[in-house]
Amino acid sequence: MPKRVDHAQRRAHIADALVRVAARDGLHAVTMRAVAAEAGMSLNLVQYYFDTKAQLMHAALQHLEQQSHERWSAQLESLDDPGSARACLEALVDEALPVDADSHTFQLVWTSYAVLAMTDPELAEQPFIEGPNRLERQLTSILATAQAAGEIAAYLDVSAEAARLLSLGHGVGISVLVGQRSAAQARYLMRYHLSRLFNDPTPPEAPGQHLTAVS
Amino acid sequence: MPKRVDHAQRRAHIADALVRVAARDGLHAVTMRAVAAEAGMSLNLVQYYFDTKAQLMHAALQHLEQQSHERWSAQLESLDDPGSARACLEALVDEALPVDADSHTFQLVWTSYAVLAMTDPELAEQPFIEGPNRLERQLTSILATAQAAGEIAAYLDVSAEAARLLSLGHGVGISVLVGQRSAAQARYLMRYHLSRLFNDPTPPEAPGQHLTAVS
DNA sequence: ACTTTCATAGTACCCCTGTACTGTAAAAGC
DNA sequence: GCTTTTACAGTACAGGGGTACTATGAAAGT
Repeated sequence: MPKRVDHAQRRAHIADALVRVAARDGLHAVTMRAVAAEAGMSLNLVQYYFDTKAQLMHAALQHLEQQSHERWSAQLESLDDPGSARACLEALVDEALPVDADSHTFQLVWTSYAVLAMTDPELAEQPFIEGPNRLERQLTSILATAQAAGEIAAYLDVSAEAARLLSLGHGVGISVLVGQRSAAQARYLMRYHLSRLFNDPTPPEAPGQHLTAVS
Repeated sequence: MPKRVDHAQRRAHIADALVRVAARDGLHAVTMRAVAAEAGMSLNLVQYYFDTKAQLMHAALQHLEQQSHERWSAQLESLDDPGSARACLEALVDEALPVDADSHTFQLVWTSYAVLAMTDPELAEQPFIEGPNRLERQLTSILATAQAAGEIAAYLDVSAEAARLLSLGHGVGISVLVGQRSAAQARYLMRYHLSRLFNDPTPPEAPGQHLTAVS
């Protein structure tokens, strides 16, 4: 019953399948046939909606980026006090860390793409440079207003603090993904960082024993 | 002239070739034939020294780890004042960041392996969990003595500080590898972090303009 | 009603990859 | 001096990968 079909929706469905395969088996295991099987369609249909594998890969990356952007926006709008920098940053931490299955998947696949981009400059430009830069600027302005309000010390370099926060989040996320740290330990680390940023004398409650999963 | 040959040296030569290929074209481009060509030998020789590709990959990873360990040890011993925690940490930063071609290569390939390990638990255990944990413990003890000497504030969680330093370094390194930040900007960020850790009121000299490469 | 277009299926092709098999000259062992 | 081992080369094979080609019902247009 071949009715008229929404191409955008079909493409999103396929991109989702790709992300699931990549999260489960790794980005190197993403093949046209594997994506087709995961999406529950024939190999040819995947090629019908994406002429080439490179296009599919690129589309899935954009799909990922957009989803992440939407999650981040939603998280921001769900804040009780949108003006509180502290609450905003804690929301960022909760969203950026691979604490639930969704963000775990996102972080893993995103990082896989990032590694791919390291040796494929054409892939890198838009998502991995402009995207983070935009986030960093956004964060910098949040920190600047917090600094103006006296929430964080005046001698801090807000631009550096924004970069530090994002890079630290990325690094901690990776340590979780490889299994070095648990999500709870990562959360503690990031909250500890925030407590240092806001010059909070009492650190957050500690997680189970140590900061590394295995002794 | 088939004389008796040092197998360990041959294996190291091949592993080096693998690392070069991975650094140039990505770990996904590492194939038996590509490694053989890069090493200047026939395909069969590579298989002669490594029965299977999995063994080769594993050996190259161990090779990388050992090299990194040696570089780190050498850097530590070349310090003027081995007791100075600040100098030690700055040495760590200089070695961990992809500032020169060697550490750029190392960081890139290492991260590629790390991503591989995220979906291949068998690969992860030894190098990506035990290795970082060891480094983290080492750092923790350095920080603890610095704390006892009053160089860093008493209320800091040295274990968390060690983890923060390493994860931040990793995250910043990745931002350099994808081309978001320059090596100089990364250096500034890490020195800024150290100045915060040691409660240094004057931040290090700023790099060119902003912290991100492109506006 | 007839044609065109759309969404889908099946299949085939060619290249690349890991691996195995066979061969060979030079050193080493006895 | 003969045999065995060692370090290498060449080639072949089977599987999987992306991609292209052809076919086919069902809807839509006119």
